[in-house]
Amino acid sequence: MKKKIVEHKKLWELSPVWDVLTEQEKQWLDGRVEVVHFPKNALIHSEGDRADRMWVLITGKVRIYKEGVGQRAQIIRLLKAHDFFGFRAVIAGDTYTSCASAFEPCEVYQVNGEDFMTLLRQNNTFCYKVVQALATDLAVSEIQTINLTQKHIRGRLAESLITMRKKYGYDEDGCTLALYISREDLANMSNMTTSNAIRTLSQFAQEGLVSIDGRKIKVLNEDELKHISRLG
Amino acid sequence: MKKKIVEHKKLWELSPVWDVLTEQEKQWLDGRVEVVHFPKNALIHSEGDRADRMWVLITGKVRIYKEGVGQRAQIIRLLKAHDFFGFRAVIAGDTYTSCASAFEPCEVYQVNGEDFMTLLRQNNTFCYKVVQALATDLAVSEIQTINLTQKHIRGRLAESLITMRKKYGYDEDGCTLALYISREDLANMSNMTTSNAIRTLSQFAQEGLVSIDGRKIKVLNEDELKHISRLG
DNA sequence: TGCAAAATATGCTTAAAAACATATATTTTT
DNA sequence: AAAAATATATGTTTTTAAGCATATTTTGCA
Repeated sequence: MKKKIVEHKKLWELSPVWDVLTEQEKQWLDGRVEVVHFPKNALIHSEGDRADRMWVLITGKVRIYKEGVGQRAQIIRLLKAHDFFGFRAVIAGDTYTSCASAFEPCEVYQVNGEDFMTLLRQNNTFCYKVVQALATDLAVSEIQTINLTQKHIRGRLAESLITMRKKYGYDEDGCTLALYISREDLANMSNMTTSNAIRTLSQFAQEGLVSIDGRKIKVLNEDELKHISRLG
Repeated sequence: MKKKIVEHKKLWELSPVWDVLTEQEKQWLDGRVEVVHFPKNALIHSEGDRADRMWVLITGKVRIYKEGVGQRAQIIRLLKAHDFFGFRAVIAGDTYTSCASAFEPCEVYQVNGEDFMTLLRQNNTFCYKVVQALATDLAVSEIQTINLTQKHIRGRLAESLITMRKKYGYDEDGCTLALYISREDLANMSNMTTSNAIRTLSQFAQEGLVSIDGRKIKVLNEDELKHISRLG
């Protein structure tokens, strides 16, 4: 089978963060980045791997998760096209502290960690943009902590559905969540067992808040979901 | 009563992050920072306040916490002398997304938000140091999420005791935690009710893991606490 | 010093979520 | 297409932690 060659947008066309690089830096980087394909559910990086590269998502959807107590996974972030990831560990000179895997087939730019650090050190505007990205990620993480610890099951699940909608939006019909996600992944987002994700989603369906057809979830009453999420 | 004038170390003597500033920047900043005193339990900044300044802790201990569902507070970070805080929100151009208050009387350098941003934009090494600080904070926050969501009560409390020890160390006797903390604060660190913090700490005392004398907590068996923390 | 208020201690009850047990449906493999 | 594997659904039991009640102790303050 012949491999289809697809022309991708340049890295700096994907996001304003990369667009602040100088022409010279862009050309330099262009010769060094690699386009990599990951099939559905492929592992992109794993907790504990030496952090020697970072990625920019061209197309596809990615989950960032941590393996917790007794292998129980917690999804800590969702990524979509143009998001970049893996840089936190590169900056900290750490191993990755989380895993990244593909929700659906992905194309990514893979950037060498040293190259990223070189840009960070030499281009102040770029560094400044990265600081902002981290500042945002940190705020999200702290909110997440409260959501997962203080809300009850229904609140946590409602929160996850809204998070998915905000991140990926709806299909053309205007109400089917654009991420087809297993109940297990939904549980791993919402800090609950798979049983409880299944049960609680069924309840939401019975109450007319959503309708479910396998992994297709239609949101019928987002206001009420928001309400449930707020109350805990 | 005559106010005692205390000479403080210069801001850039406190931490390598600030020491990367140029001589010129140091002099400029020195003329603009303000030393502020906060008495015990004073609120330094509040969730929702416009983020127009950041702080560097000269002496004292600070708790960073978020008000969650139904006013229940969650302590998300502990700070000690030389730590800096409040800059995340300044960078994001946000309001503060958490509260900061003094565990004990504190002296801080108060830095104007615009001044901080000026330094961030003009000094790449400084920006780079701040990126690293954020990268560390983010990793800690994500670990915290797992600790608080997946561990059981005993594991969470043991974790908090170890966190306190790592951050503030022991008194001269080599085993009394150097932070005198109320059971309520301990509960707010560990995502549990005050009742359960009291009860579980008592259990630890009965099991000989710690000894308690009011708010003085002696750690008698740190290895076992670590073990309990790991198991969940 | 003594009183009031706050914090700590402890027992009991209730509610929430996990764990377990099956059954059924869906998807993947053969 | 059939079989196997996986995912979803739903009921039941058990565990965990919250909620509540009430002493008791400690602390702050007049």
